[in-house]
Amino acid sequence: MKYDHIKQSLYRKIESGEWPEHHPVSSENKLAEEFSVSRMTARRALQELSDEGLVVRTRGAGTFVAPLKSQSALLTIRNIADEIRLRKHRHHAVVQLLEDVVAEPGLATLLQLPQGARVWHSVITHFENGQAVQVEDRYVNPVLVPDYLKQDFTAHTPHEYLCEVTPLTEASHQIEAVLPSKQQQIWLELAMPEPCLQIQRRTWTREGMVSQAVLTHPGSRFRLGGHMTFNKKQQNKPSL
Amino acid sequence: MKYDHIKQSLYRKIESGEWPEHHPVSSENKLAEEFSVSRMTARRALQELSDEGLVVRTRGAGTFVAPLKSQSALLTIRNIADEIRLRKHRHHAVVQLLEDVVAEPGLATLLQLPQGARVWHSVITHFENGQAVQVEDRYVNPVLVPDYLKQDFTAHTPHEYLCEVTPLTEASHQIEAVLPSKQQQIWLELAMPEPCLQIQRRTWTREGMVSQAVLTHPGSRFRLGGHMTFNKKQQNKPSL
DNA sequence: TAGTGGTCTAGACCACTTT
DNA sequence: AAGTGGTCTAGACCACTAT
Repeated sequence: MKYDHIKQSLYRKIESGEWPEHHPVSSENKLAEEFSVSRMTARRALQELSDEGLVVRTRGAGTFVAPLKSQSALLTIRNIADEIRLRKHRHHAVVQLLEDVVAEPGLATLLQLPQGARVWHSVITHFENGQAVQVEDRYVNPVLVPDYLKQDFTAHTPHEYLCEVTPLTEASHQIEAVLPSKQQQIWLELAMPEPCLQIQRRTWTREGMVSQAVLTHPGSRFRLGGHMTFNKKQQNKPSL
Repeated sequence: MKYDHIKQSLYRKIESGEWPEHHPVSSENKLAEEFSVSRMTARRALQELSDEGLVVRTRGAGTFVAPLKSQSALLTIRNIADEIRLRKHRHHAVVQLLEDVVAEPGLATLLQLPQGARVWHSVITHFENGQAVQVEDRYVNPVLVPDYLKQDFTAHTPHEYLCEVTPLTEASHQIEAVLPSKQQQIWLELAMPEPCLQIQRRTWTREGMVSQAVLTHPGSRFRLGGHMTFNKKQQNKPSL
């Protein structure tokens, strides 16, 4: 795939910081010549980078590396450890539970397992600079992820592991504000109950549902942020 | 734009339900002939519909209307009134405040107004089947939206009005769990304090920041949900 | 085997921005 | 005036799916 080769080449320039924000990107004609392809092929590479928000194109002016703020979408699947490291803070995890349990009827149905089947269950507290910011209570499909219990989740998070072994194709989220249960309060090392942001996340692969996680964050220590830009496509899209 | 004409034609078939899920869509060659365009142009229409998640394409097999579940993205800008109506519930709004106030220093800076400038301020409670589910506390840029105070926000929400008069290009969100202030508690008709999901949303147009809204929802009456699918592009995208 | 989508070419005309 | 991106054409070859 020639257009992908061009894309990868441009990715590297942008990702490495060699081309900072607003740096001009070679024009369609230049790229076509450099890579010995037709202009339509070079154009496709630039167009896809534009769709992904990495570059901004202006008719008559040229193509430029996009300002960072327009790059990220809201609530892409997040990994708490990455986020903490991104803030240059220390992350560590404590595994509270790692076991197999009988699945509740609703969960068994979701995972397409027979009633009474056993599923993997983990509870992990995540710390940012020594302070508990999330307790992750997760159930995992043993058919799709047989080796889940053998992992060392102080070294890498369940999310990282699941992304490696299964290509996620879908996810759903539910966010609500709750008071923590007594058990959650202990896991979060909260002296007093306080409002918590609770995210339930389910992920799917092509073969079925992989995992359900309930992530509980103390309201005083955690905030979920996001930024989005609207591109032409989203604007034309009917609401349905 | 010929490709857009084809897209609009296909939108109508899908949106109206004339073509249900999995219904076959005309092939590139058929569309090219029907609309008297080259295959590349017909292809572009189908490709964009595919990028938007409205159709699914399989090499060798054809193009088909996508199953509904793969259509919606997470946390697109939401309108509380639409959501309530979508659930077939009754919505009504009570305007608690509609005034101009001196902007706080931070807000004035964000809106690129001089310190001490006045901004529009509205507080509106939204009800679902007679129960308060959101209090919307909003500040609006008077330069970009001069007629804000003249609107009747029991008839249409500020969000609807702002979308009409300004083409939004960007938005940021912050979500947290909090206890409501006494004033919020009154506006939400809460007998007792309870955890609330609070969303701060800022929106921009090309000329600058339009509005800041703080949306507070009682945890017991509101849950934020979302669904997302991962397409090829997102998977190839480097994390940055 | 016929039809489909995926990729690619080598041109073309246009509207727009920059110089 | 020169260069840019936006659109479009009329071909082509390939890998894949359905029959």
